[in-house]
Amino acid sequence: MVADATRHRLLDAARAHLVEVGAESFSLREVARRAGVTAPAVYRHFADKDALLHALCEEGFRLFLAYLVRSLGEADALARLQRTGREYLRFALERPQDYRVIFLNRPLVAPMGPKELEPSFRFLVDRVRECMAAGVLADGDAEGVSVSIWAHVHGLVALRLCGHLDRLDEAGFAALFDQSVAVLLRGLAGRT
Amino acid sequence: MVADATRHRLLDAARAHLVEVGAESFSLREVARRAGVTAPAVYRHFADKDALLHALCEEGFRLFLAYLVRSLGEADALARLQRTGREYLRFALERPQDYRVIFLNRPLVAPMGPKELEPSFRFLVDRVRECMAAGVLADGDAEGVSVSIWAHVHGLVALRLCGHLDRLDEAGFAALFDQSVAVLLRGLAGRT
DNA sequence: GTCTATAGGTGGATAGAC
DNA sequence: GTCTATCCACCTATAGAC
Repeated sequence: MVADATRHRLLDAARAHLVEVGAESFSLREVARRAGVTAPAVYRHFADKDALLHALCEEGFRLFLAYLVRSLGEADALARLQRTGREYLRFALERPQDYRVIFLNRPLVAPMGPKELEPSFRFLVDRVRECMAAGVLADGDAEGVSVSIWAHVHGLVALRLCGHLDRLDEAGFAALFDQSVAVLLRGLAGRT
Repeated sequence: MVADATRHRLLDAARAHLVEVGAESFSLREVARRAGVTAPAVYRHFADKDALLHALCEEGFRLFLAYLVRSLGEADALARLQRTGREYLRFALERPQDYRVIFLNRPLVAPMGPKELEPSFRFLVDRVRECMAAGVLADGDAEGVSVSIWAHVHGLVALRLCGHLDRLDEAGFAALFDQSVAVLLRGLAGRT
């Protein structure tokens, strides 16, 4: 584990390379070049190209959930939900490479995506349930509401990462994000 | 123009191929195969691979705007805004290939994206301004509000097209979409 | 565990005949 | 305007030496 420095370098190189060129031109050789080894050496660490991408995705999913979980430090249900949104944004801005890998690259690796995101989605649903129980969100379909929230934050981040909101600087985008989420939560607080 | 049947077949083949395999494996040769011609023939219609993708994007942008514009048939400002959302959904469900091409494939062609979407975004901003003037949306930053709405519908559609909402059938997703947009609009109706 | 060498394949693009 | 033939670059993956 600790001695596996090359494996780590390969994963770092792969992440950077994937984000730069996109899945369309992702190449094992280029990853090897960046990591300072030759192409065949990669096969000592990963079975094949898919296995490397798979490992890259797994790392991203784990890290994403780690961000969300920080929200549990907050005192009440609403604060935890709001903090979950902010941690989502933080992940997207601090690790845009990982965000792209797990959210923006289409089915990058065949059986990857929905299943691996389940724990994170469950986390959000739990926060929503808490808020409903506490009366700060209107009672209703917690999963449906969670999808609305997820779609909203994902949409904002996706537009940002695709360059559609370049007019804003980072602070401006963060402000828009907060404002936008607040508006949605206001809509969700009212009785249906 | 009318005699350009092969060009049309190439574009159709390219769209289908792009959506199936993604930008990562998009190949001129495969497009030619599907269109029933050989690879060099493509160069009689498009300068190179990028020119073909560029033309494909342009078609998508035009069609997208055509969907939105239908909303102008509605009688009042709020109905036009709501209809705009529904036309957005319609475009995404009826032409998922085109939606992917213009919204989900990262900077597919270098100078494509933000600029070409301006007319559609302007259309939305105009609908929002109308609603503010009519008093059905709270006064405020029309562009910021438009970004919120755009992000919301884009997020929902993106999650759907990436397979994260496969539990729902098409009608279920459409219902969720309407409900979710209604909630957001409710939030936007309240005073800030 | 990394290297060199190589097999086997795909793709973009051009030349020149028809 | 389409074809065949071809060039060249790049890729994935394996074999075998060190």
